[in-house]
Amino acid sequence: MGHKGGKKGKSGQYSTDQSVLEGLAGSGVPIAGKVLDWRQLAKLKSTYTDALQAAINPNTGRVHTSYSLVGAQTGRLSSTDPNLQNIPIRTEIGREIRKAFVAEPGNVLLAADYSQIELRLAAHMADVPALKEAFARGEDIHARTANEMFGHVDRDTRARAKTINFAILYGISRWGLGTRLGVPADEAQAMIDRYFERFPGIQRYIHETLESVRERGYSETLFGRKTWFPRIRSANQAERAGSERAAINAPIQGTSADIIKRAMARMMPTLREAGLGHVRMLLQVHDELVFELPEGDAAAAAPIIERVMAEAAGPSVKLDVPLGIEIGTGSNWGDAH
DNA sequence: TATCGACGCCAC
DNA sequence: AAACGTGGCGTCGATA
Repeated sequence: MGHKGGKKGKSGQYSTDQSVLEGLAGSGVPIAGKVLDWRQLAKLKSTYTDALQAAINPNTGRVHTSYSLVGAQTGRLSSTDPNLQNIPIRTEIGREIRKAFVAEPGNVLLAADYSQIELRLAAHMADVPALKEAFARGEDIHARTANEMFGHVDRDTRARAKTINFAILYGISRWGLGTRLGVPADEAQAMIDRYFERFPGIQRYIHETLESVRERGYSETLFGRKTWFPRIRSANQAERAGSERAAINAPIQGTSADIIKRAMARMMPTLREAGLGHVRMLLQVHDELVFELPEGDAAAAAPIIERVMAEAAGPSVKLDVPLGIEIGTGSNWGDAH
């Protein structure tokens, strides 16, 4: 259509994905925004509105997922038929889908989330004083990062700091961070250098993790569960780099997965001891557990659920940071957040 | 009719 | 040229 294309794609075709269309929309191409709007609604209808109603079990009147305990390399669960671990929440219209998950009359849904668990685990595992201190004080971690890196906190620096924090967890690269922040790779590299300077444990963690994986072939979670990386010494640069990023992430994501599994294993026995054996644990969404229970039991159950989750690393692992839990209730899943 | 790869997008 | 981790699943077109 006369617009110069930014290449992409392994088939050589021009990409029309979200980032490309957002760029065009920002350059005054009206149809780009229209396509994005249409795509969002088409996605919500086909993947959620239509598919979830078709998945209702006629015997129970409910949607039942299947969990795989070996679905993810890192030890996370995966969910299929239907996947209930990717129900929309970020946009207002998407959140309407989540609100369609409702409790039975007289009951509520209770959602309990680990707050920033992977960043907390990174602070512990990499032994980063500034991050551990921030979590101990209950500070806004992205704001703290912004202040450390840029010397002040505003909307923009906090957003950048949040992106950088996530990039660290995922195995950072100057190109990936540059793309995300919309800056050249050398500027992204300068930010990475700055991050390592302010949080020196991170660079050490990355270095030691990679050295260990190259030597032994696997990484370990805090509980000793291994993930193997057979391509960590590949001669293929892209393959090797991909393995390195996964190897940096696996101990963090994997430890988080271990912790919530421990919480799940202890949850119902602990609730039963408190006379709350009728509480139903419905869903796990990586750092979140969803329960259904009589409205009148929520006040009694919430602190027990919180304690089981907060203490789930112990006694075998003693963390230097507290595990924060956010709990909400509502007549539907959307309002429980 | 079933399966696969590419593309795109939802979640954490 | 170049996407930073873990997944599942929709549509489309090609193929069996």
